[in-house]
Amino acid sequence: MSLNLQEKILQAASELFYSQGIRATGVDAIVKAASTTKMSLYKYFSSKDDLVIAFLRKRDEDFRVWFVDQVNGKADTPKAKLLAIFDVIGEWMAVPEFRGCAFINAAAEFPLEGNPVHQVSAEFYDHFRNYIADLAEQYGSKSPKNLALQLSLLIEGAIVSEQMKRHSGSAEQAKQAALVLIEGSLSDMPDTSLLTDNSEEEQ
Amino acid sequence: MSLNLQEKILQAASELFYSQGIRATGVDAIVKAASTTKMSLYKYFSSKDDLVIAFLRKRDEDFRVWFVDQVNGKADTPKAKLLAIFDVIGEWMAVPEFRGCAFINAAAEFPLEGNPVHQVSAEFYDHFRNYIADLAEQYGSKSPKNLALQLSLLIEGAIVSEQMKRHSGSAEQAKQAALVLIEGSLSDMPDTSLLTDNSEEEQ
DNA sequence: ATTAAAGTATACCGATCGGTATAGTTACAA
DNA sequence: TTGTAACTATACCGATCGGTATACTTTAAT
Repeated sequence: MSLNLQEKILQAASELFYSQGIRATGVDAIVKAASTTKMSLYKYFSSKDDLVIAFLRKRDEDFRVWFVDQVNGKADTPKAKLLAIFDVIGEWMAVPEFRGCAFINAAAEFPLEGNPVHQVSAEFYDHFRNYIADLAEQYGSKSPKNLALQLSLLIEGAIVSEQMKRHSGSAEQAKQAALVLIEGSLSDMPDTSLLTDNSEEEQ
Repeated sequence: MSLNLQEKILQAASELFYSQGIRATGVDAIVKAASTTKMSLYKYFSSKDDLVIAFLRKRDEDFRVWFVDQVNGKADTPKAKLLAIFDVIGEWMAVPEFRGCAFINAAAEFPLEGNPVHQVSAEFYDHFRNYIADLAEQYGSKSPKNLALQLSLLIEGAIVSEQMKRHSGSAEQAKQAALVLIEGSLSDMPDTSLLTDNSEEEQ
């Protein structure tokens, strides 16, 4: 509830970074939004880059905690959870403040792989995919990591699709596709040997 | 081959916009890369925004022409073309200059839907999806637009995934998922009634 | 009451931003 | 040869960028 100054600055910065973009947000705007001064900002964060990293790290943690909570609140079984992911994504997309994925956006604004901002963003999806892979394994997928990657492609695609054009039904379509992939990934499915593949053959 | 000054400026700007980001690229850098002066730049483009729009419009046209050519060179039947899309994407991702999708990146840098840059970026995926939907219809999909949207989600997801972490096999996984979705979308498939669904029921 | 820390206020720094004004070149057509 | 259009060179504009210096005020513990 009551935020100390450092948290207040970070929160103001986070909202601006996410809603306007990182490069588009100047420190003066952050300072004004947090009702403080540059001197205080630079007391807690050594540079704007520092603040950007802090924003992404906190967002990583907060978002994943919130997300797992949401999924667990909607479903009990691994399969149901895998599907519920798309409902949570769909609801998240529907809020008017939605501006896409902060990490995808950050990686787009800082395109070089070596950039720290880019790297922290990449870590988020590592974590996220591991979460999906765990569910896929509990579910009994014959190749949980492959299924997790495929589902995460649908999720990321749905997010950027919705970011480009709102309310185009990306989450619902992604869920329908996910259902097909999930059921097709069960170990004891009949005659799916030609549909899925655990190797990386060339066409 | 021989570019006039306007084209030269646009090309220099395009390379910088794509490789470094739009906001990160100043007009001075563009002018230097094109070996010209600001005066000439502002003779052909009324503002930087103007140049950004020109960049995206040209990229839209060029990329789609190139892409359709590549696909047609790899496959003949509609189904094979739908799958070849993922091979082309995979090869495109492999080039070292790859920095993700210029339109996704632009939409991330200019997050507001009303922004002209955002809108032009959104148009690209409209065109792209229409192309896929045409193929899906020729293929005989029971719901070409749904299949097209699902495949485009896989494609966009693969692109941003590869942008975040290179060489993680996104294109191959996307292709495998696509194969399942494509075959499951055929009108006359046996016992797929529980796998695919043309309505939008809630879980 | 004294002190130290936290925070504010404000002015400033050099650099860069997008964009323009003015003058000087080059090249080519009439 | 004169004019004209394309292009260059350079200096400049106000605004904003990220970041700092200095001085002042509040708060709370000793």
